[in-house]
Amino acid sequence: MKQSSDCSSLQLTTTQWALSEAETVCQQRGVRLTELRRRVLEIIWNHSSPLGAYAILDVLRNDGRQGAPPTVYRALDFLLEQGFIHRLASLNVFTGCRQPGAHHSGQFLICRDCGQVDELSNLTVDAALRAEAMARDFEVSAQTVEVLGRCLMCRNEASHHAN
Amino acid sequence: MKQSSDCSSLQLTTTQWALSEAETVCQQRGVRLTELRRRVLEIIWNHSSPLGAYAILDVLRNDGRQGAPPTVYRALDFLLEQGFIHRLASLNVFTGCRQPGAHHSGQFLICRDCGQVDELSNLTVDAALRAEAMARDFEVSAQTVEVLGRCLMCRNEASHHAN
DNA sequence: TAACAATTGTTATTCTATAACATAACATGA
DNA sequence: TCATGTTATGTTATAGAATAACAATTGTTA
Ligand SMILES: [Zn+2]
Ligand SMILES: [Zn+2]
Ligand SMILES: [Zn+2]
Ligand SMILES: [Zn+2]
Repeated sequence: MKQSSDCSSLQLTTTQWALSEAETVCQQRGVRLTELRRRVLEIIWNHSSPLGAYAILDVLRNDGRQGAPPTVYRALDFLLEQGFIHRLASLNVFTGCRQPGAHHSGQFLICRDCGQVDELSNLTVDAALRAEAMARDFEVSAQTVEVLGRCLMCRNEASHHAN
Repeated sequence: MKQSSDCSSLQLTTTQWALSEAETVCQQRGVRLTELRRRVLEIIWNHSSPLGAYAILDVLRNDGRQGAPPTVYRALDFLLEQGFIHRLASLNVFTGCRQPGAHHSGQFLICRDCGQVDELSNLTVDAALRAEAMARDFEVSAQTVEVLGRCLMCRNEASHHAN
C-alpha cells in the first residue's frame, strides 16, 4: 500500500521528485539550477506548510551559508519564473508547484491552522474567469485563486479541544 | 443616456451612494460610522484605482488631521469587517465594495496599468471552488479571487505608444 | 588569458502592518 | 451631573516583507 501515513518518508520522496523535475526542466531550458536555487527549492519542499522568505533565510543561515534578504528573494524570483514554486499572495508565503515547468497561476486550498496547501487545477474556475474577462475586454495575465479555510484534520483537532 | 464618459461626475455620485449605503447599514447594525471611518471610505471611493493604506494616510494628513498607520489600519479593519471595502491581497490595496453590507469575498479584475478594478460575482467560480473544497473535506472561510491583466483602454494606450 | 555575462554578497532603505500603551469621546446608570 | 465602563483614536515603537544599489565572485566564451 502506498497510502502510508508516514509523512516524512513520503515527503522526502516528493522533495526528491521536485528537485529532479527542476533539474530536467532547467537543462531543457538552458538555465542554471545553482546550488542556492536548488537548496531554496529543497527547503520549500521539505516543509509541510509554505514558508515565508525570511523563514527560508533562517534555514539558509542555519546551513552556515551567509545571506541577506536579496539572496533568498532572487532565488525565489528564479523559481517563480521557471514555474517551480508559487507565491500565495494572501499569506506572503511560497509553496512548491505540483506541475513544475508548466507555467500556470494555480488555485489553492489553504488551511489557516496547519498551513497545508492543496493545489487545484480546476478548469471550470479558470474558464469562468476567462469568460468574465473576455466579456469585459480584459486581457488576463495572471490569476490569483486562494481559498482560505480549515482542513478536516484541523477541524477534528479543534472539536477535540473544544470538549 | 447615462453611459457618460465623464468619470468625475459619475464618481462623485458613486461615492455618495457608497457613503449613504454605509450609513444605513451601520444604523441597522448598531455600529458607528465615525468621522474618520467615513472619511477613509470616502477617500477610497474618490479614487478611480484602489489605494494602499499609506496612500490613504497621506490624504488624511493632507486633510490636516493627525494620524499614524494604526489610525488608518483600524478604520480599514472596521470597513472590512462591515463589508464596505475589500483588500486586494495581490497588490496590498483597498477598494470599495459594490455590494456593501453583504459579507462576501469578492472576485476582481485588476488592470496592472491603470489599477482600475472590476468586481465580479461569478456564481460558477464560487460554486466550483466550494465543490472542490467539499470534495476534500475542506471548510471554506474566505476566497481570494484576483485576476490581473490589462483593460481595453490601457491596451489601446499601449499600442498607440508602440507605433 | 582577457572580456563579458550571470550570480551572489552586502548595506541600506522602502513599504506594509501590528503591538503596546496613553488619551479622548461616547454611553449608561446612579 | 457625575462616576463608570466602553469604544475609538492618538502616539511611539517595532515587526515583517520586499527591493535598490553597488561590490565581489563565479561562469562562459572568444
Ligand atoms: Zn502549480
Ligand atoms: Zn489544517
Ligand atoms: Zn464586494
Ligand atoms: Zn487599465
